[in-house]
Amino acid sequence: MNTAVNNTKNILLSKGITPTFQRIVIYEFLDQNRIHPNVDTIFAMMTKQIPTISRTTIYNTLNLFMEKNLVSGLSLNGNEMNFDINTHPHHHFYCTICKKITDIEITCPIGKNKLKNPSNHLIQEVHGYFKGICKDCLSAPSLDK
Amino acid sequence: MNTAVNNTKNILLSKGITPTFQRIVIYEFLDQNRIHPNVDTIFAMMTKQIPTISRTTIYNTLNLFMEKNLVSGLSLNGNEMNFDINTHPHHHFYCTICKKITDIEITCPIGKNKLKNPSNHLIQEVHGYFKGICKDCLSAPSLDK
DNA sequence: GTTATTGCAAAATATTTGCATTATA
DNA sequence: TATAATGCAAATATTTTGCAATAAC
Repeated sequence: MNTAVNNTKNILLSKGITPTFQRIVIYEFLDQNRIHPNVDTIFAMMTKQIPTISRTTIYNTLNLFMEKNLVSGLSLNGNEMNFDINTHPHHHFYCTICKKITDIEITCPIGKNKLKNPSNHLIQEVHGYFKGICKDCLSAPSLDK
Repeated sequence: MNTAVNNTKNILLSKGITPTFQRIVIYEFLDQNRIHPNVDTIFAMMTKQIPTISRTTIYNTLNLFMEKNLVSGLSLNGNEMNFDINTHPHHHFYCTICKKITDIEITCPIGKNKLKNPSNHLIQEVHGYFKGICKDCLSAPSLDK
């Protein structure tokens, strides 16, 4: 008996999601690889484990996970969604050179304190992200900055 | 002599942009309508003034304006870019009901104070936005929330 | 008059939809 | 076995590209 899979099954069931094989594998990939992958990356990785999986199932699953607040969607570069398993509140950093998305821990969290909301809008989600050049790309000697 | 157009010409020239008729009209639309429009909205409005304008020119112009830091691109819903004339730093609110994007003035600006950057990344852009239901949609009596 | 810009058509990329097959409970 | 999920193919949406016609200086 696989404990990790059973744990995932319980998480999905607790959210009212039928724990199909595909959904379990996608969930575990997101949980164990915190790289904010896009659909293409998820599809490529899933194909290794489930050769017959389709992009439609990836999209179906991610949209379902978003509805059920299991994952959140990041829209950072205007042309694709990136996916993140919801845990504690944090922001993101997008490197314009290597395109990697990394987590930024929040010291002064947007929306968490001292943020006046003079607009009377109902705020349901708070998103903060930065763009720039990550430290790895900064230290790469061959790069023009 | 049109003073507003001459002013726009000077702004474009100061950024090293050849002030063509199309670019001037697009710039003035963005400047006078702070509604964070997408390409479709800009195209529809431009067509009224320049019936022969093409989507390609809209894209060319917006990409050029972004390169020259005249406008910034917002990626809020994962399926399109919205455009904003760069002025003072501010955040955005995206209403999931009416899809309007409004400005949020910054009290505790993300990236402006007390934000520790333990990552040593070079931060070039700071983006903060909220999602929820705007006050107009909240007060609309016929709506399920 | 030379170079840069525009605009059409086609391509590329990302996501959704219709529907028949298959899996789940 | 009834219902829900999967996966293929086609459709839709957004943005980019190649290139000939046109405009800017």
